[in-house]
Amino acid sequence: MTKITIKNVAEKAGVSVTSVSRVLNNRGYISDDLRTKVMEAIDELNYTPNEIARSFYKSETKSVALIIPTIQNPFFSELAFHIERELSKTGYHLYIGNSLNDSVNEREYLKMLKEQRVDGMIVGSHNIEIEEYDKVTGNIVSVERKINDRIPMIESDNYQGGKLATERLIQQGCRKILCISGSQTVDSPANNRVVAYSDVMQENHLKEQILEIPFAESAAEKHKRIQEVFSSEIEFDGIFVDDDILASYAMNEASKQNQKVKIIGFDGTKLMQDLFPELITVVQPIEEIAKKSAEVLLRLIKHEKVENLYTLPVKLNQ
Amino acid sequence: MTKITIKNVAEKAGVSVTSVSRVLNNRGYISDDLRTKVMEAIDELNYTPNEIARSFYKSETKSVALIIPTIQNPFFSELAFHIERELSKTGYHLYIGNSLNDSVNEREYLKMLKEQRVDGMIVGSHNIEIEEYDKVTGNIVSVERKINDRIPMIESDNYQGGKLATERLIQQGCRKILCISGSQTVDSPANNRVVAYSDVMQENHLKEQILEIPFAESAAEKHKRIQEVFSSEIEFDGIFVDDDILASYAMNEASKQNQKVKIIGFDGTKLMQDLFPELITVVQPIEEIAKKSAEVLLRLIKHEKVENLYTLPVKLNQ
DNA sequence: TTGAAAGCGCTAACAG
DNA sequence: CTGTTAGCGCTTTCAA
Repeated sequence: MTKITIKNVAEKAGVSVTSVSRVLNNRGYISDDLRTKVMEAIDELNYTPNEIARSFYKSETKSVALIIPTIQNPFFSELAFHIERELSKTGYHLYIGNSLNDSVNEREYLKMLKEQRVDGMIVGSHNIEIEEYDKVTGNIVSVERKINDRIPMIESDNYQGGKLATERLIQQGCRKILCISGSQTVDSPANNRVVAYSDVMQENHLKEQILEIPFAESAAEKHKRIQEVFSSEIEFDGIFVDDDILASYAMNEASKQNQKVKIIGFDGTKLMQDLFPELITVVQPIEEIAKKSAEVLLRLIKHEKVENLYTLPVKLNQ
Repeated sequence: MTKITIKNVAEKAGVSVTSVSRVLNNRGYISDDLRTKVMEAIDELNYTPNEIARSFYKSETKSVALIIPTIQNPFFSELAFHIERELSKTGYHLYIGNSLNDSVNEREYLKMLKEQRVDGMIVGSHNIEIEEYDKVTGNIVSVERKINDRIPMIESDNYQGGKLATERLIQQGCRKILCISGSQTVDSPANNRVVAYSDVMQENHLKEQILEIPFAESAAEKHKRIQEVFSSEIEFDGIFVDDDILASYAMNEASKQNQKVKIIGFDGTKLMQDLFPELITVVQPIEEIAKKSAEVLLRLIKHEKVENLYTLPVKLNQ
């Protein structure tokens, strides 16, 4: 079972490889007769062009990589889904890299660009120093992190999200609102969710209470941290949680303890909205983020002009 | 910013490209002096070999594709995660294809094999006629579907899962057990979950009640179907549900209606166990399925001997 | 221990 | 309209 190449097709059809190539790519002048002969040979031999040879010649792979912390997180799986579907429309294929927030892994994936395995990269995992990116050449789009002026960023309007959530809680009568968020140490636009919370609380002369539960902690630890909140002496009648999964933990805990507390989450993945229809949450436009990321990357690849920043609107689901 | 090639390195180091290649691949005899010169040139030029050129020469891409219905489903995202992590250990990269259970998409992804874009493929989406696969050459591993004798299958012990679940419900005192499952029309080993349910019910002289809710239906429709079950005249004191997401709908509905009913689900993804700690479910060994799929595919690629079928054990989580 | 040269499969000048 | 040929970047004979 040896591989069929364009040469075999040319021989079979009794023409040159160039002519076969012309038929394949529909380029230049080809007579109907020649085309027919070639098509027949292709059919008979069940030939498909070797895409790696094409990629090699054209220095263009029609592949893109998406680097995220883990595809197991519903936010990233929804993002990945829409990016893949969008790219597939133009014949692009998508690699997935789970960095697990480890810079070693992240660097490994980033190498794919330099190795010319991919035409571009969407990075949604951010564990490499900004400076390292300055040395990297190649088409990159960043999701939710400003890397440098050369790399466009797609984000949702985090500040607006935090504002909507906090204002809604206040409007629902909450006065002691706890804010639970991922670690604020990393420089991420997601921090603006908490900034907005603080601003709104201050405007309303309410006391801020912020609790950080690092994103990287295990599920078991997070459950424990949430339980501790409920059994501590912290007083609250509302919680704004940075993340729907944590929000669901909090909802469960509140109902277990029979404690009345309004909760608003963040992300609004289809899955979480589906599993917890009663959860009020700030919905990020994940599909739009995905499509915009793909679109901007494809524009970069085609050397078309792109903006430096795309901020997409959020809303409450209820 | 023109691309640096092996030729530039050779010129800079004052040696032949062969020697550079030898250093890169650590093959053949190279003097320390030559090695040093080459290494220096590589460093100075910040050179990385073009992997597409390598792939092309070696007819080996170090890439694999995974085809699934949708990465948005927690089962498949967990599967994909572990497959990617496993493959990365040997320098392989993973493409993801979301077929959406559309045979057109599936065929498109399958083409990547013939185009020689990938060294192999793991198929977890099954919407193409078995006969079509007979014509496909290339390394394929199937997850949860027998395709043909040439394509190894990895599955979990579905029958045992159905048995464990049904027996547990009976043991918990249920006598009117409803079984809710995906459509049984497709030929899938998952059907054995229901077969086992039937067998156990018959052994215990209990009446079988089976309800099919096709996998492909929308979330909203599924919610509705579950609600209908609870408001219908069907009597049940226990439900065995084919799928944790549906099981969670049923749990929610039961609690809303304040109806006492034991529920056992299926899949046991980390995410669903985490979100619904109280849900009893049949845990598929997803990580093992993933690792085995990757391992078997890599063996196929290396022309090593593999089994035809791998059935992995399941268990109840509680 | 090193280098020259062929060739992987394809596309694109360039010639006819 | 069609064919000859060079060359994409790399690895690997083969020869020195």
